[in-house]
Amino acid sequence: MDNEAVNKLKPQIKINPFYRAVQDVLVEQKSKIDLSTKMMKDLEAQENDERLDTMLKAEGVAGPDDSLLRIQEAAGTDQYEYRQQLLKVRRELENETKAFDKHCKKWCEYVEDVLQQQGEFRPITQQSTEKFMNKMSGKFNKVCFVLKQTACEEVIQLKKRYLDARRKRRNFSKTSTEILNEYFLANINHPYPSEEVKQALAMQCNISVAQVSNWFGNKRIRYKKTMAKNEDERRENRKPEDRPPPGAPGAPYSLVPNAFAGMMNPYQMMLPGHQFPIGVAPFNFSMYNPEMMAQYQQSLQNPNQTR
DNA sequence: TCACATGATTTTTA
DNA sequence: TAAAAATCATGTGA
Repeated sequence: MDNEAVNKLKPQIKINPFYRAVQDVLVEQKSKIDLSTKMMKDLEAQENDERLDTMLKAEGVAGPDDSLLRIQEAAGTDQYEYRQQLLKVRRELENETKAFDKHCKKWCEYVEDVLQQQGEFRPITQQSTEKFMNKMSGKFNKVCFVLKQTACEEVIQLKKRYLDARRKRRNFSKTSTEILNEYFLANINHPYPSEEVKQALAMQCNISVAQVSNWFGNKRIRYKKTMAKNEDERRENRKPEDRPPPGAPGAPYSLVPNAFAGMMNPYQMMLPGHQFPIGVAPFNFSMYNPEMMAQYQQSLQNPNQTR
């Protein structure tokens, strides 16, 4: 409906006997909607505030101050420095909140005083004073929320910095790596240890079962990649007359899920006294047996020498 | 300082 | 849901 049509209708609407009543009802409904929207917003803000409190309490930044005990308990562990930093965040938050509360109190007293003085000259009811003070309290709560939010952000950063496992990664000991490698190569046709085996390996290597699983996951994928790369290089280095025609058997190593099935067991080739063809390296021996790698390299330099 | 190795995490796949 | 694959972040040696 355009403006012209609306203007034409206006006089007719105003002479309608229910005009005033309808308008009153609409105004009342609108105020109810506004009120419920405000309530929803307040509720949401309260929930967010509670969430911050929960997190800060869980990390010991808010709630009962047992920071020193937590630091003591973390002594000698990875969490020690993290706990110390959390205490700093706690003290900062406490100081800022205290200073802010002090200012708020002063400000409230000042405003109350001013309102009381002005009340002598203009009509200021107790109700309107309370309303004003409530509004101010709402503003103060918002600032408190921001302070808590800042503390939470700092905690998240600290968590990232001190507790992210990737950041505190340590290489396994040489012995542990050897034990894992030995099992992997001895079971190269099916390098998928059972839960029991994983537990045994974890105990032997002094690492967790999850770390053993990670290690085998990484090892399988990286071993396949190394094999594929070496195979490609070997094929590229062949003389043109030795290369199979396109599509014939001898195509590049495929990265299918069962790529380990039927694969030559390199572990066997590491056994003492094993002879392997001159110029052929099934995979990078240097990763597991430097002596064999040296032997292989020597065979490349002296192809006529019998081993 | 840089390239590569390696343990952990996240995303994708079957 | 486990394994594969991709990715991240740190460790290490030249």
